[in-house]
Amino acid sequence: MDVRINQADGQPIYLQIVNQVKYLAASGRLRVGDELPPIRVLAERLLINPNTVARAYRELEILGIVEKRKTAGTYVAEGAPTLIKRERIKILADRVDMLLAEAHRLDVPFEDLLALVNKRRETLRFNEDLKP
Amino acid sequence: MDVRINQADGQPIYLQIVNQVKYLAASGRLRVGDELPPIRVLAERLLINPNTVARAYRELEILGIVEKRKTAGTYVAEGAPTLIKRERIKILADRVDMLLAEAHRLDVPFEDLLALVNKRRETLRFNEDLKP
DNA sequence: CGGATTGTACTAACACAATGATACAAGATC
DNA sequence: GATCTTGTATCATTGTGTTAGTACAATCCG
Repeated sequence: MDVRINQADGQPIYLQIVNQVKYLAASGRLRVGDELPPIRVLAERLLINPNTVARAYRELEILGIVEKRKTAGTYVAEGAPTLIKRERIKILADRVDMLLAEAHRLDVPFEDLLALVNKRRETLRFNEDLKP
Repeated sequence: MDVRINQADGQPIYLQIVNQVKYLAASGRLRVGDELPPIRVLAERLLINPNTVARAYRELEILGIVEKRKTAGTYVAEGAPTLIKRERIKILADRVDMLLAEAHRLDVPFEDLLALVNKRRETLRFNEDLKP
């Protein structure tokens, strides 16, 4: 499960985990029944405290996204809310707005931003292709 | 001066101010000698505590971006660091990467993301044209 | 059965963001 | 000169994220 934490961006770590798992499940990239890494394992991988992961998983359970089978692990729940494309697009729209505002502040023309998006996409897709 | 605060995004408010002013100055959108709003005024406008703005201005002074004329206000400093376009692009690249990662998690195809970027740009540019 | 693994619970501690409320000093303005 | 406005300096307080350490209960697995 591809979860990435950014220690420096201000957003609480547990919320970063919650949102990323939420979106993975909402889009179908994580399917119902898929198992999440054990708390201790994910904590070790992200170099954070197990309590922080536990908190994220707790929130995810409250949200109905995840289901805990006592001692067998944590799984994507049956009734995990899925988002139709329109809703997912809406979430992205907010991010895009922030990006556009940032570009404007940095006085980077829209055309340059577009070029950048295409370029970074090429790079990232390349990295992805290397994975199994 | 167009500074916008997002109370909910986790990033400390004072840092949001610092970064936005930093980028505005680095790109030339804020010019040397331009006056920043008084602490109390900006605080009122953003609906935050004056202490928070004061902290942001203090950090900005330490960074050499801003200069305080005792009782006359706060101004963009002479030696305010400017960033060449290459550096500004680099900053944007990080944002773009995060956006691409989010789109991937949400399973939104790249083409749709591109379309979204264009659409939001149209909307935002429209709003801008309405300003004096 | 017995040990490993899972999530849970709890407490203490620390750091930091942000608020609220003053009070102060010094230059600007009338 | 009197007043306003500027940034400065405190201090106490609240809320919250994160770490650390420990113990526990339940279930899975060999």
